[in-house]
Amino acid sequence: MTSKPYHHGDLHQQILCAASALLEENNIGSLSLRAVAKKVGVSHTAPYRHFKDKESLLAGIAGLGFDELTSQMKLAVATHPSDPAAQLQEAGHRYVQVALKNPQCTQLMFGGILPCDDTYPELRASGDLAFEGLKIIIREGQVRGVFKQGDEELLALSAWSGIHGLTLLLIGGNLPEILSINVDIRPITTAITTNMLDGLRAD
Amino acid sequence: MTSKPYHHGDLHQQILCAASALLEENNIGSLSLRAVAKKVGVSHTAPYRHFKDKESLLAGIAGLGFDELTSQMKLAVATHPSDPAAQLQEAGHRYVQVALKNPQCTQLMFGGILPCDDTYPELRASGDLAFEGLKIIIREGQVRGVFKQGDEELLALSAWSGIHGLTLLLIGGNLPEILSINVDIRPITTAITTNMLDGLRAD
DNA sequence: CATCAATGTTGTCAGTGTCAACATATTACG
DNA sequence: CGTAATATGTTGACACTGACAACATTGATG
Repeated sequence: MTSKPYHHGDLHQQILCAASALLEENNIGSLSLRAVAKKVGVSHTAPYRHFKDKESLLAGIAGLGFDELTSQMKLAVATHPSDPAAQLQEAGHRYVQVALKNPQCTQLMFGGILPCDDTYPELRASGDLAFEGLKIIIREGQVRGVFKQGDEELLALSAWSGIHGLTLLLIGGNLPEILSINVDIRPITTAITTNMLDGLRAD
Repeated sequence: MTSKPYHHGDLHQQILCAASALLEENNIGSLSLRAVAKKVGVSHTAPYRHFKDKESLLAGIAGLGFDELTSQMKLAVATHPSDPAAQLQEAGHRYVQVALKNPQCTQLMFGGILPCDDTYPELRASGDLAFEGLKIIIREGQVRGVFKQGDEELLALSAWSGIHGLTLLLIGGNLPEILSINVDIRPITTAITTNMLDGLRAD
């Protein structure tokens, strides 16, 4: 699609990059296309040659976020070969870490700003891929007899829900101060994923 | 604060109500103060006599959402007296139901649109109250020996995370179609909360 | 009844997303 | 090599939005 740049040098990428940066600097509501264009040093309509509209640019940013998440899920698996329980805890920890590093992007990915339907098929595909990473862990755990039997999809959703909920509560600032981002969150994530594992373990 | 209305009859309430309705009709990005004013039948700056700015109005809407959540948590407790496990499942189910009924409001409550700091102390208080409802269930479960011992705050967070994550994934449209809103979600919430309980249960 | 604060309106402004028309650079093709 | 076509970037414009100031009106207070 963006094979070789003409005037500016890969503007498509630079817009995505600048937009991601600006997104994290302020909150999502105050991200303006014009500010992005100014940051890259082009006119205020130049982005329209690369993105249909603002929402489309946001979808691009969210896509990058899902890709990062997927990659971290794969790393979690690789870090603890043949130990699904450890993989799951590692995945949970990395999930939280990614979100803490890019809270605004995370909100964009899951905050219902982008349409749920198939307006952006590529985006949905990226999201499904991240979920797929979790399902692989669950499946392996079931095969090895570490996790309880049952609908793999449901067990994966169960695990995902726990991690996801913790993550969004953390970055959303909805937790009492004792549990907030400002404290060391490692014991928190460990406690949560441990409880989660207790719920998944085979009898 | 809004003791007796002067001209219009409790405009403060009507704006909140109209804004909530418009919020759910479209997504959150396309809610405009002017549209709210038009819907109520006042000029486009009338809302500024009742809300400092747009964000302040949004905070008001979110507050109503938290109040509803708190009320549902209390109902969940009342529905299954002296059965913390059932209370927790009931709470989870109601949590999801409230969110499905007001998805946009839920995103507003947790989507990081509003500042996390103490700009709106009343809002934070409402949110903490909902969390408090969960903690009561956990505490009762521990006292009765149904739930495992440990930091009550952490256990409550664990439970909340699971329910919260499921809820946001559902309304965010981030789940594969097999698990989406379109199917009957009762078995899903039951499966999740059951796994959760397995993780909380005392040995 | 007079005063004043609370409430609502009109007018205005800067900022935003988006489109159309135009300008320029790169590629494709004879 | 040169010209046409296309991809890319710019300028100008428009409607819409949040927000403010100045003004108008209503109700309460004395």
